[in-house]
Amino acid sequence: MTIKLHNTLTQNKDVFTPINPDEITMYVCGPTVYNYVHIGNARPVVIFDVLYRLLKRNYASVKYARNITDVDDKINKASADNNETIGELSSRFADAFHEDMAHLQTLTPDLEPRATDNIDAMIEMIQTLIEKGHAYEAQGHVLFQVSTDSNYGKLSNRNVEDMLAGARVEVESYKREPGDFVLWKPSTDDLPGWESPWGRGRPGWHIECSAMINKHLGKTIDIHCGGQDLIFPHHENEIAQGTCCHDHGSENFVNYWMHNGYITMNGEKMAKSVGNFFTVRELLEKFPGEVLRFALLTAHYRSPLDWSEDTLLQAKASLDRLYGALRDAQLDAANAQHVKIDELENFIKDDLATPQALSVLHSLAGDINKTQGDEKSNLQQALRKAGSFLGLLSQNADDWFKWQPESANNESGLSDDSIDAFIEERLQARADKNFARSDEIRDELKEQGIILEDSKEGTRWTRG
RNA sequence: GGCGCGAUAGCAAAGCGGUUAUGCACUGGAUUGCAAAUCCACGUAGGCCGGUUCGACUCCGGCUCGCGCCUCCA
Repeated sequence: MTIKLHNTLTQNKDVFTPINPDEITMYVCGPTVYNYVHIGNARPVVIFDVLYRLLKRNYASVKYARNITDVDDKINKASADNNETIGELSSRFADAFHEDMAHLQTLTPDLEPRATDNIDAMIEMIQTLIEKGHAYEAQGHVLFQVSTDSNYGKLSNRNVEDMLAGARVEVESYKREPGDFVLWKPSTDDLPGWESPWGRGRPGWHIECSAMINKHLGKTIDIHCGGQDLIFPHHENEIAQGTCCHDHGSENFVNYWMHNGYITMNGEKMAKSVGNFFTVRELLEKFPGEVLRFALLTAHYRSPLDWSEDTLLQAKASLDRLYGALRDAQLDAANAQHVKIDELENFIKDDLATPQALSVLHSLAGDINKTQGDEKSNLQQALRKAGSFLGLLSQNADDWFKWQPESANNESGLSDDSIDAFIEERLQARADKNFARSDEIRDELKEQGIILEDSKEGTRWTRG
């Protein structure tokens, strides 16, 4: 079965045909590192991690780049507010981003270009755009002249006149036309800046992605991903820059554009500017990263996903069931084979149909709970492997059930050892048929959030 | 003003023109010292009004409501 992807460019679910099947190129817009990312920022990272895993399984090589924007006016402001240098601040939050994403079980991209390491490529691109008559200098700024690009608006399906009609666009006096956007802007001495043909300055937001794509991945790439809010103007402008710079003609800058929907809170878009957000970091205080990841996969990536406590509790309950089926299962399942693994793979190939893929995991769990012996073990391997396609179910079931937040440490709650001691005592009480004492211990542990389960193999416990 | 998205059972969330999505919750049963976990059983839901069709949640038209982009934004 072929891979199908919804392409914003065609507004259709298209069969994926790579430029070169031996090396797929994919680019995801990464974070601007000026504070902690929220769960909405994490959605594309997780979703397109599933895509990356899919491509890696189906093609010899995948080159996946995710940029880090480390030059930006928000960074400048945050560093001033925190009394911290720009470099310190951006590397601090880049590190935090990596930590958070690791908790979400995302694979590391093959390339993670930083804007500040690619200024030369941007300057070069801007120069070419000026030479070709697509950009002009005005009052220390360099602007892209939108009217020179006859394809402008192709991705977002809009034209400049209609956009300006009801929009709130501030028109700077130095713009030739209201839709023109900044490629380069002047920096004062207190701001980060680089020498350029137009004086000391810094790049506009859109140019970094175009320049880094060209430099690291090529003239035309297979897939470019990001949130829906990037379609316009960011990605539209990337296309304008990329195609006008290299005379693409009828050739695309990017063949497949994929955009994820928003995380909402009570139906409204989660956004830093609105303030209605949860950082990944604070959510990790209450739930394992895998629960966050699972929750992000419960809805189709192009649909909105409303975020609430209940979203997380349901994701937790689902994972409890899946890990329950993996008790005593071995970790390595690379060689597992099962029709349901293929079934799940086909769902992912169908424009990342993760809700359906998750239903396959549940189906396997049900099968496991109904069997014993070798067949059970085979099915467990199948579940393990199927889960890995989604970046799930990679840990020991016991570890899963014993999870507690990092901040819990020894101050609060019971240690694993003391829980085991209580279980020993209760075991003796049960052997003595002292069920009153046995139940008392179970109730006491329950008050501390520890749930006991008696089975033929002995007593197990989980942190509820 | 332009462009786009959504409305499914108690909750979350999919596919599909006619056959069980799935998970959680609920109820009954099996199992258990009692529980928990697990297994079995159990839900004709698809915003409103028309149309196409032998048949529509699924296609077409209209309406209502909600959301988003056009400004930094995943």
